[in-house]
Amino acid sequence: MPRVSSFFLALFCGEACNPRELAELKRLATPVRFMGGQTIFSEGDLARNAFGLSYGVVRLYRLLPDGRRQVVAFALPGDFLAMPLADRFSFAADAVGEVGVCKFPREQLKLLIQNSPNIMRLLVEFAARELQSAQDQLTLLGNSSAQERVAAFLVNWRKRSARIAPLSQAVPLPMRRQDIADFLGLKLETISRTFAKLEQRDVIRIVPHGVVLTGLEQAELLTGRTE
Amino acid sequence: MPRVSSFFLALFCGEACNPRELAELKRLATPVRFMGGQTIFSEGDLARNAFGLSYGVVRLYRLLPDGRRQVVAFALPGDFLAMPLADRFSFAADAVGEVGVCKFPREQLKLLIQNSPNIMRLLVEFAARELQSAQDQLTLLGNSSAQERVAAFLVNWRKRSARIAPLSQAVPLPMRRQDIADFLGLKLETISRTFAKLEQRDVIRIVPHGVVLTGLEQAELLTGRTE
DNA sequence: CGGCTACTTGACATCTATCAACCGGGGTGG
DNA sequence: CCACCCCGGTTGATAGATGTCAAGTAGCCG
Repeated sequence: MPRVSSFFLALFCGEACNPRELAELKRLATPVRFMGGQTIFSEGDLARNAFGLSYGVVRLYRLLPDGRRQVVAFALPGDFLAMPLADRFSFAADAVGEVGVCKFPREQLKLLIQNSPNIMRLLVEFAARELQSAQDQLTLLGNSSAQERVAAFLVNWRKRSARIAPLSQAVPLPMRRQDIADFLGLKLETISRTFAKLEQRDVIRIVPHGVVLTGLEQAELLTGRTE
Repeated sequence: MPRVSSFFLALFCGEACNPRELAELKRLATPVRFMGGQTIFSEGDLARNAFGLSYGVVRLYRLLPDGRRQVVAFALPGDFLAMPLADRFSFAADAVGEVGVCKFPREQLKLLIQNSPNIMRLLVEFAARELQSAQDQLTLLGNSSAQERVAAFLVNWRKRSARIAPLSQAVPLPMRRQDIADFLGLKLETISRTFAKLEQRDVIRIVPHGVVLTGLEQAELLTGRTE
């Protein structure tokens, strides 16, 4: 199991960086572990460090003044937890289960990035991917019923979850119902009820810490609406 | 009125580019005009060109198979209409009223960008801004009532609209109710009703093609919830 | 074994969507 | 120049989905 903390770099850079750049990056990286529930940074914090995820899942979220919460994304290994060029964090991050991150002194990382077209380019591509997935999520929140949201979340999560566990029949759901609710703009009771409905329709089977997407699954899930 | 089509470059680059880079960019740019309602590109199209907005407002949106629509953003002068490094458009764009854009042959622009750290950096910053505003929007759609959404939209639009018209008491709303509805994840009847309610509460005054944010405005608007 | 926390289920309230009618201004054509 | 029509917008009545409040269950850790 490749749980070395600097695994982030391998995932983020792929083949795109030359050994020289990789060595530089590695020099700046400090591996750090967090236990489930621990906060990695908070919204509004000065970003003295940048963080890249090596293993585990991190929820990125915003808190509204009255306590409402929006989970803007679940980060997976290979993701930066925030754009490394920004001076402050515009959302908070905390560990869902145990995680390993690479910590970079941001000023130094910034210099390195600005002198490495390769890395800069990876960063643009990362930003573009994140933007696109934020827009996917917008489209979901703006137009869909609870069933469609949950179904889309499960299908999408199944695809992505290959990055945290060898793909098996069961899709692992390490996060809480409340996290899913805050991600999908629903209440946790609604998540619970929607899971139940999907199970009754034999679309999923609920198992401890996950779900199994049964035969009908994809087609059935994607159409979404009840009738 | 600086309605020259290459105005985009001045806005996008600010002081960040040297004359050499600016000249290169200008060489690639072709000014094009579109009339209200015209389509600039469609979702899924191969991105043979990149587009930067010089004047006017453009709505960026996705269509779902069943005809539902999500407006992901309203672009203003100085914005790229899509990330110029992506091969395909992940959303469609059309003009809200008359607009002027800079058209760039994408392959050539790509080369130029990859050889200009300055421009690359502007691009990262642009992507980061877009990402942040997408996340703001997510937070809005995930947690807010109709009144909060409309209020947040008006306040935000007022700030941004300085870029399309000298700021006056009235906030111009060049887009249709339907566009606002599809942006906020509501139905157009709800937009209409919510406007009416805000007007009754003396928070806004509805005028042709816009609204006036009256005295109480900001504080009142931002708190949102009815009671 | 006991107590905590996550989760599930139920009854009811509320908000927004839906369906439908109506209003009004601008442009066109008679 | 006026009348009509069309489209965008407003308003009303009703229904349906999700939120809210509350009780109850299950699994886990001490």
